[in-house]
Amino acid sequence: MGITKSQIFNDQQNELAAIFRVLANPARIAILEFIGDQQACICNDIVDQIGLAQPTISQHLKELKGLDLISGEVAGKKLCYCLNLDRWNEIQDLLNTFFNQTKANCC
Amino acid sequence: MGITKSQIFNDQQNELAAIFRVLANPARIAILEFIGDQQACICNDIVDQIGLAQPTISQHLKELKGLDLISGEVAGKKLCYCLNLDRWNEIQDLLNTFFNQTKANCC
DNA sequence: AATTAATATCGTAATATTGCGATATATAAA
DNA sequence: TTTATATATCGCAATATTACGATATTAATT
Repeated sequence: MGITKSQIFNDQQNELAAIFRVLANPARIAILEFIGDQQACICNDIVDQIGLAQPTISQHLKELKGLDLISGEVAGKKLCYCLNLDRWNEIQDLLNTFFNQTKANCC
Repeated sequence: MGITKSQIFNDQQNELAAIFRVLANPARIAILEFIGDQQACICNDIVDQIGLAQPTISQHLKELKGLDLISGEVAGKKLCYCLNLDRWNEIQDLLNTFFNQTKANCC
């Protein structure tokens, strides 16, 4: 992101920006949609599905895990990634609060 | 953003990512909140308020205008930026659709 | 224990973003 | 028409992001 001066912004502004940053990538959108579509999900399927190299997918999954948006359960040799629904709803609420509050007083 | 392979994703995924990208910066969040708070808004006030240099603010405003999230009206020597409410609601709907659809089938 | 399969980490090249000083542009005021 | 004020654009340095090959790690299978 270059040199963002996060010190001069408040926690809510930095947190929102951090959430948006993780979502600001079509591969991660695609991964989330793919995980959402499956009942359960296996990482190697994601690699086949998305069309990016395995290390790249792994890195994207790490970013999504960093936001606690998904969690991976070990299933033998494989990993079963799932959408973390509580966090998903929490973030949706955060974004809606931002959208609603910002437009509330507006001209 | 480095070399994002947008060709391999669909329009909806790229559009969502582009929207999130513009929002993924605390200065732009702060600008939107500030514009939302005012009844009307003048750019120079934004510079005073946010604490970044004038060219930097100008660039951020350009990004927000690029998404059609705000629009600026010439008011004499000054520019009066306002939230574009229709677009604001449209984007809020897009994001909610993404959140709702993604979690719909999920485990 | 060796092998195989799935995933993570490291290092690096290519590109994008952020922020700002210098400067251009545009408009009102003098 | 000169000056002052507000905003935009250019060019650059610092840093972040994306993608991937090579390699490490982990866990089941043989």
